[in-house]
Amino acid sequence: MRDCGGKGPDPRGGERVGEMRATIRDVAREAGVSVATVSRVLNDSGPVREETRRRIREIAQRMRYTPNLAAQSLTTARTSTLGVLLPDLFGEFYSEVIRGIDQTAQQSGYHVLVSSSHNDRAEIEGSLRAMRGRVDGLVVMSPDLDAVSLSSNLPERLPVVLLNCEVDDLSYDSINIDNYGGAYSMTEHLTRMGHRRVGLIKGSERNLDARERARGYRQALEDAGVAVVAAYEVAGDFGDRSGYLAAEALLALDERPTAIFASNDSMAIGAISALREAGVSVPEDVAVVGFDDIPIARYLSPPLSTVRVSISQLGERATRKLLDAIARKNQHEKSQEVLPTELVVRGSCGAARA
Amino acid sequence: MRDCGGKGPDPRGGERVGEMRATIRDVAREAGVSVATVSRVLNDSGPVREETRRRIREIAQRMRYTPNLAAQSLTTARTSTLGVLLPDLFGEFYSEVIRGIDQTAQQSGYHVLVSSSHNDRAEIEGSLRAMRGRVDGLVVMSPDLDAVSLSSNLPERLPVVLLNCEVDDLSYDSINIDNYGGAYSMTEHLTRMGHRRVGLIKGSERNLDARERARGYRQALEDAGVAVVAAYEVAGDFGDRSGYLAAEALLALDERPTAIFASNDSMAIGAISALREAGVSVPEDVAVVGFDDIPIARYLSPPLSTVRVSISQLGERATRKLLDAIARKNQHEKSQEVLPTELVVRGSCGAARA
DNA sequence: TTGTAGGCGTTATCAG
DNA sequence: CTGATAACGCCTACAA
Repeated sequence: MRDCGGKGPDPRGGERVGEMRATIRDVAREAGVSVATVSRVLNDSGPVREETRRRIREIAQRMRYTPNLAAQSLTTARTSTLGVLLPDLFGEFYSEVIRGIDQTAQQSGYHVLVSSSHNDRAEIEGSLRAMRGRVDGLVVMSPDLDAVSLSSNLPERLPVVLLNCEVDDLSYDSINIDNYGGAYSMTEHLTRMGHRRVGLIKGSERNLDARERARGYRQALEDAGVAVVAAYEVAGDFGDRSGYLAAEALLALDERPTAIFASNDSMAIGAISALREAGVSVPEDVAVVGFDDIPIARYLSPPLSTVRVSISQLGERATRKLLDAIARKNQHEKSQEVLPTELVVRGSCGAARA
Repeated sequence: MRDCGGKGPDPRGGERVGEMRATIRDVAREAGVSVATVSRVLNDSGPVREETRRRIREIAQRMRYTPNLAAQSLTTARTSTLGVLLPDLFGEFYSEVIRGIDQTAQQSGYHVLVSSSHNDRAEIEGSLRAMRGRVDGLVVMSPDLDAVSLSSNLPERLPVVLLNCEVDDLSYDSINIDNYGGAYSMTEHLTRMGHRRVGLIKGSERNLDARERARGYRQALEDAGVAVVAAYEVAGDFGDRSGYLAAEALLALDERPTAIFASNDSMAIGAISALREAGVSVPEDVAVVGFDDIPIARYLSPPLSTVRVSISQLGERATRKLLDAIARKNQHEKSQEVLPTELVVRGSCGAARA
């Protein structure tokens, strides 16, 4: 009677075409022990005689046994996988973030499931649901997401870390770049050098980083007693081309600015290109600065003054936070971190020669 | 007797702390049908009365039911996940590749598991093994991998597509960039413009792309009747800084080259920076060209002449190939593709003004 | 120290 | 058309 499942067709026959992967049962049979013992050895759970232990290890290796992770995660309810949700995968920025995340995850034996190219909320919500059950935790980086659509599309207890999101809900762990502070000190640097007409090339209005940087710029001007004039703020979208166009617009003004603050390095590069074509020299005629400190910034001519952000560190910190949340089963005090930035003065703002 | 498993503790009790996700059984119970019927409805497998079908759909939605993917993949032996193995995640290049892969994968309902930062073979082999059972197929991009260590660390029948790998084993699907051809036509362009002393900033000797580009450079020189001189080939590593240093070295030569071919755009940028600092003007004194056509190339001053590679297309093609291999259970003729490149002439080689 | 067997959530194969 | 139930591969009480 104990053989209550023995009536169907016998699946043990070797009729499969290719080699099937060895299962824990194969290893057990080969070693002349039960699957329980093998499992105990492989997971270091429970006591096993030393000799048996060695023998099983040896056999498992020889048979190239690797546990079936689907089965494993079915019983343990863990997947050893971290999900990463990204808005769009352009440029060097995201590649750095992923690198930071992946490295940290790997160190702790986790895998990284990436999902990118989400521009509207519907897409994000879809991916959020698709991640369900596939991951033990989530790093979400999305300007367009609010707390409501987040919580309503996520399993209750799934740990989440928000990266550069606008959700100011204190019940989520989050990490943000100090965009405001960075933009503030860069603008301050410019005013201290005597610039009173400082143009700003903005990022997309939808983008939180962009808005925060603009805010820092305005506040710094105000604090320096410089009027904030709308005409000096030109739209951009973080792409090189938009920086080019924006610079052209600024040059066309009656009172052309003496300095241009591009909200990121890519746009600064576009701007410099436009200035050069217009016969305006940098930094003599117009100073140009950026934000991010992408690797090539220092090799531009003139070398670009900018605000440094440690992007891969951003990913690393987020991952550590997430792993911690997982370990504590999400039953912990959530916290909001802000990653500092650093002013990098090179030649393009005209100060390095001083 | 059919109830051979009913003696253990009843796990149906709602003693769990948090809300557990609804299972197919919950839906079945709620709808007053069997799990089989629910499964049939959700997978469109087998016939179900239309009314029942609608009711089940409605209930499943209301209960926010999503199938447990671990269970699903345990029974179906499919994971709906594609693995991507990358050597190292620096720069814009990989971010583009991932984007191409992810987009294509998503369209077909697949997820992407990324594993990066592998520099030596041991690391790669480890990741290869770790991917086992988690993915339905693999995109591998690794200069350091040979066919042997590949096949010996991979399940026999797992579909694999090689990206820019050196494995010339015809039993693998592969896609490569036409590095040789691109470098050839760029060098040819230079010689046609009259350059006889063309310096080359090489990439790492370990990197296949780098070696192929060097090969194209040499062949083009030969075919143009220009002697290939070793002193004009300087080492680099694809990083901006190495381009800077290499250019310094080239400038120090007795007979300095009149043109410099950097094996990628990053190094070209570094080189231009070095030339400018040395008071050498580009392209008047020395022409400089690159390879890749990264987005900012056109915004440099002068705009960089380079060889265009459609990187995201590379990822897309690889993914399509992989999905195809999966659909055909890897029982198909493997094929090797070469992605063409395109010469992009801008200002830095001095030809645009002609 | 070791073995037995139930259960994780699905799918799929049978009978009805 | 629908229901019962054997796998899938693993972990883990509970027994021995």
